[in-house]
Amino acid sequence: MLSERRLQVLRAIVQDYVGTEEPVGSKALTERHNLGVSPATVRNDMAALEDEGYIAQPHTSAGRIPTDKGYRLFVDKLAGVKPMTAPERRAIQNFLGGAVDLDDVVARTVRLLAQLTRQVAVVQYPSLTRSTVRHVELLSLAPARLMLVLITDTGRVEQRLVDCPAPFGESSLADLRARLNSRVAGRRFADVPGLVEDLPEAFEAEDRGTVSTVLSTLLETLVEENEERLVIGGTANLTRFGHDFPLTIRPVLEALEEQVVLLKLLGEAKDPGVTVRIGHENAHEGLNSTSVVSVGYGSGGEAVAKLGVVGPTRMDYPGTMGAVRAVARYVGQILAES
Amino acid sequence: MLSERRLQVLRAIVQDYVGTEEPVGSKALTERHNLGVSPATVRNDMAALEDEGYIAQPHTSAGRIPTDKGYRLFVDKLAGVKPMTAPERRAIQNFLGGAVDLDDVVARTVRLLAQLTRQVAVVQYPSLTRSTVRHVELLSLAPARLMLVLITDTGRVEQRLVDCPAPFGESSLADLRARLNSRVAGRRFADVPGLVEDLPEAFEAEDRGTVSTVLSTLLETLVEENEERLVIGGTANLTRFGHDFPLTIRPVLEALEEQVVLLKLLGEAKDPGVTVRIGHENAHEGLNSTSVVSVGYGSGGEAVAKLGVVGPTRMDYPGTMGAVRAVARYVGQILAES
DNA sequence: TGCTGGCACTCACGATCGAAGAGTGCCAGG
DNA sequence: CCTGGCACTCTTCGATCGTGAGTGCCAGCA
Repeated sequence: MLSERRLQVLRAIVQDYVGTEEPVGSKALTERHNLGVSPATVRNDMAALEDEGYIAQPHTSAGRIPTDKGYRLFVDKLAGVKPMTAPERRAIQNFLGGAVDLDDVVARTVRLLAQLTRQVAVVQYPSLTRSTVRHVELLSLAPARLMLVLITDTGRVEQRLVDCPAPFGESSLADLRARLNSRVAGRRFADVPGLVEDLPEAFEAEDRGTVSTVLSTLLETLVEENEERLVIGGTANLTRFGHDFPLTIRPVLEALEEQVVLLKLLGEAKDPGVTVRIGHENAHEGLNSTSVVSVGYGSGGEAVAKLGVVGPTRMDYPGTMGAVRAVARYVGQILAES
Repeated sequence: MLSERRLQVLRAIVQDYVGTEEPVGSKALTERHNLGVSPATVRNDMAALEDEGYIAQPHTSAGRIPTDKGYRLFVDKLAGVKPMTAPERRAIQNFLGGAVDLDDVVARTVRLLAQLTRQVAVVQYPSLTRSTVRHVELLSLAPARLMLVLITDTGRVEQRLVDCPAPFGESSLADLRARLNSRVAGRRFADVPGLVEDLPEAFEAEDRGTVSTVLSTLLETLVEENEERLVIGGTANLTRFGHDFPLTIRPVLEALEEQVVLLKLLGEAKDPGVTVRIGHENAHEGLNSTSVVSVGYGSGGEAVAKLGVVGPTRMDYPGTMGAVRAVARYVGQILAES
């Protein structure tokens, strides 16, 4: 177990390094933080911290920089989440409040998050699987062709074409529409399959094929996983990485384009609060020198999707975590209102 | 007017520079292209080309590189559009053919374009203004609250909430729905305003307010310009820019995030064929060292949106133009089918 | 036991210098 | 009008060499 002072030294190292982006030495440390001890003492502490793997030297006789393990300790034990200031909170609310539809909410959220954290922002569209159905609409495009429109409580709209095995009359259509909505409106997606199972039985034999087709299309839509779209923004912030970044930025941009990778990344975070994955904790190789700060958000208390930021391991964790948490909270409010 | 040989020299310079990314000298030129003349002669030609502003030297006593004006001449007069090979065409068709809905078509198009050209791809969603209406649906969410759903011939769906000035009965709703569709289904967006103008008159006085509200919401939706969404991809290709790119990549990434800038960029190209804007021809400062190759696409013969790529001025113009043209063509086919 | 000042040592970094090489412009001759 | 030759210009690269930040270790002191 590390002594209290050594933890303070680690905290100071992280803070200074995040600020200056340069390895920090013992002398500079004692000057900028009043630790009450001499540089020599700090050197001893640093040696101990290095033995434990919390910090490292880029080369002999240079200052120390935190390792992933060091950041991890910092995040877990040494730093809290820095709350947003009141003006910041107001700005967030104003900015998000101006959104006109779901696409706009997501687009604004990405911009906002990127600007607040000065990093790359990632926002997942509200996931269907935990949402509820607001309305299901059926439109007749041709005698044997329907369009199925699903509207969710988060304002999302999905449409599907349905080719019917047999022509389907207007009255049957109205009937199906009414029955369908009375059963599933307001219900969670997960519950829908059980609720519509026996629906075909209520129809004439000739219409049952079509009803079944419609239902299976509906269920397909509900589970459609490729609909887990996400939006990223603020990639220009990657250029703040550092001087050495040509080698760093490439794999990050590549990883960011792989939506699958990002979805997995966000999905891994099970923590109900803000989750931080640091450097090599990220499974994807291209993100080994980045940290991901993410959190779930959703209308009401329940998380329906994730959002977060991707940045260098050398980031302002308390500030970033605060921003991410605040944005998630307000997005949730906006979604609940609409 | 430049002599034939000087044009060939310019062409050779462009080709070599695009290939090697290094300034090209007179000796290397004569070795790689059999121009039938000696380096000394080429030097004279180069001096002339430099006087005319087609090429420049980064510093005294280095090879020459093409200027924006040089690329312009190359694109206009010296290079054709390189057609895709048959296997490439098949690959494009296969890749795009697998798309399940409009979002997927656009997403695949971006990926494809980025991979083919190894540059940043930009695809604008099919624009509403030139599309036609497939169907308008009205849903009653509450006594005085409707949802308006607009379905276009390109498969796009837009929804809007409508707060009615007065409660609106189911029968009036059905009436409005029917009248609306009989008038606008299959018509071009541009024609819709004139077609629905007198619609309120067909309703009882108490419903006219609501009908007007619905209509104005519909018209708003049609002209909504912020709905000119676009998708970009392949940003990782920016890292291929060169060694000096930290300064170059930043403003480009920033410009790419400004959707307004990109939309203007694509919008400016009025040419029915492939349009190329080189370096400083782009109004936006951040894109002064890039070229934009764009083309319109759409179902049927008519262009409903643009797509293109953004890359360094030092790009393979014939190949890029070929790829952009081919992709646009096949996307158009896919859209026409669905 | 733990902190401190002192001291020798190690390297990265930046500046200076010089040789090498690529490329040019110009000129005289074919 | 083209060509070979030649002197000249500059960038690039490597080597050399201080400089200075930072370290590790040690002996002394509370």
